[in-house]
Amino acid sequence: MSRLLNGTSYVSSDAREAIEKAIAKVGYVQNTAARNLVTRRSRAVGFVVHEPHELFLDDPNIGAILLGANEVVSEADFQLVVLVLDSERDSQRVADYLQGGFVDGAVLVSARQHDTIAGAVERLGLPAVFIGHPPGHPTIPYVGIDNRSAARSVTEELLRTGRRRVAMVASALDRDSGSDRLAGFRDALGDRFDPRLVVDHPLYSYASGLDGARELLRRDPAIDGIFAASDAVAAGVLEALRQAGRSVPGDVGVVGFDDSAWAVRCVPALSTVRQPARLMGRRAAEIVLGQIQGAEVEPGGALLDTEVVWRASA
Amino acid sequence: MSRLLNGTSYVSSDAREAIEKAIAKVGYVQNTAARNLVTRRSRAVGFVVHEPHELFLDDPNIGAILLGANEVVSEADFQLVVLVLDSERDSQRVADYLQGGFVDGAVLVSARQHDTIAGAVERLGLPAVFIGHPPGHPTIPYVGIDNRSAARSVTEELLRTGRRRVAMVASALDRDSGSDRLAGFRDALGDRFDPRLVVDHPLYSYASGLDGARELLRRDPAIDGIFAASDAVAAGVLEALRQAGRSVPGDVGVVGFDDSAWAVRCVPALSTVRQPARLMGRRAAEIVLGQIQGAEVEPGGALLDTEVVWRASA
DNA sequence: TTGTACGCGTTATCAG
DNA sequence: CTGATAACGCGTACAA
Repeated sequence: MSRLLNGTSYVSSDAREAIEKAIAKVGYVQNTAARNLVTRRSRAVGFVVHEPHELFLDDPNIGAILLGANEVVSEADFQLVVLVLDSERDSQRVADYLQGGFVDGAVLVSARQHDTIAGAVERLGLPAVFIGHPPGHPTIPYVGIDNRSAARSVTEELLRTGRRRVAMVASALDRDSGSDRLAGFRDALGDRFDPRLVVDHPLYSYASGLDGARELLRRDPAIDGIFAASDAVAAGVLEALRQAGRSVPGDVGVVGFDDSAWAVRCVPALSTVRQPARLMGRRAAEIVLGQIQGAEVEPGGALLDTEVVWRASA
Repeated sequence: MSRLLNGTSYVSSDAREAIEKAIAKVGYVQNTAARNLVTRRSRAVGFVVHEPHELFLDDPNIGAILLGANEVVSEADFQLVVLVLDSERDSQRVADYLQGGFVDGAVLVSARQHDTIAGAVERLGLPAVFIGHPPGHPTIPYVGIDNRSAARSVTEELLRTGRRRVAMVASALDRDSGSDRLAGFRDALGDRFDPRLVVDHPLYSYASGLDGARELLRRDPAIDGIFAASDAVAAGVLEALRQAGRSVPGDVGVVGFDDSAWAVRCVPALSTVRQPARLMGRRAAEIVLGQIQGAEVEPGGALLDTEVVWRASA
């Protein structure tokens, strides 16, 4: 029967018929656990997402990355299984899950430094790839974007429109994306960089933008440009400016980052940086599948191109 | 060793020490597939999401439901695994996955009629619960909200503010949520219901709202109230009204549905219906876990309470 | 083309 | 308290 189901050998047509009849009668289904046990593979790939509290709700990129990864994994006839980490307890359980042979590889999204999961994956030698680039795990490849140069580009664009006092609401400085965006902002400003015109909040969120912009206006009411570390943050900035009676882009130019669903729905529509999120998901999946099929792990990263999208907010 | 790891029996302390040393040395990890094979349980629960194209990106409810379910499942020390359906091909593979013993139960989100997954689950007798209420699967319990009476309430509220010509942009009429919201709208209007003042689009999306409101204005420029089938739709409606030069809530009152992240960020902020999404996720998980632990399946549904949230758009 | 052992890593049972 | 051993359901290699 194994031979019939897997097409691994020739089977006579009356034997086939008999088997198929029996299957239909009993409602037989293959037991995958048993199969995995003997084949030592699961034909599944994990997609591990950290800290969804705000992330899942606010960050549309993660959905697009997920969809991209799912496409590729699905085309290879593997099953993508998403694992969400919402507590320290989850961490341990997910690590066990990954180690237990449920998956042949994993895509790790928004991991942080000193990561339980990344550590376990590395120790086990499980095929894996990061989205983004948490430090401290040199053996695991990653796919991401060049946050620093993208941030620099969009800030330069803002300066080019004639803004003189440009500030930034930074976020998530404990992640590479956050600190790189700040670095790019600094690059663009060069000598004109003024640390007093930077505030930072831990989360890429609307609330961060709202608070951040208020604080910036308090520090320097003459600000005429703001770079927000993400579109969600930028949306908060816009609201703070509106409440403060500043017009956008008249009084203040605002740029965001991500080109998320928000960007076009803000009033005015946001100038921002487009991330190829879906493509990142695809690429990450390809890398993991490659490793599973025995390809050499090329350490280091694949950096995808971004694009500045200029709309009405600056 | 099994006894040590699972604490199933007493083990002498020197035996324990020897084992622990060996484990550390070899880097031993339990193989879950083998364990599942003999115990016939996986300590995992599936969370199946259909049609994420727009849904995952636009609908924040699904994220909140997911988080709620994850909390409960995690507290029971089970692993929640999310499976995304993006194509017909995915359907078959996910059905196989569910049948293959990878999970002990499943939460089915936004399933539709004649559903491959629901059919497979039902045939297999796998513990399961729907979020929402797709017709045709009487044996599977569900948790949801009373879309019809909630839609009625919010429409009535709109009428109470003095609106005379009230229209609706309906969505997803092939799902119970969509058709029930339309029914509730109709209930509220009673004799005044005019089918010409209803347009429908397949997806709960911004674009649906944009197109829908334009069409409505074409049909009757004197419209002074619009009920949008979701907040995303309402956001599109708002934009269409802005482009048409109508003020909100001055010329037209607008109400949405979901109380999603959008609602407070629209200008003006949206009056809408609050769904207890996180609680729905929790309740669904509780029901599935109950079944897994041998509780009787109570067919039928658990309907959670909604609340009309009145803001600035009407 | 088909039948038949064997082994995958674990748990559970039963004597010691 | 401990050691041995039979399943669990499947793929596979080898013999018929």
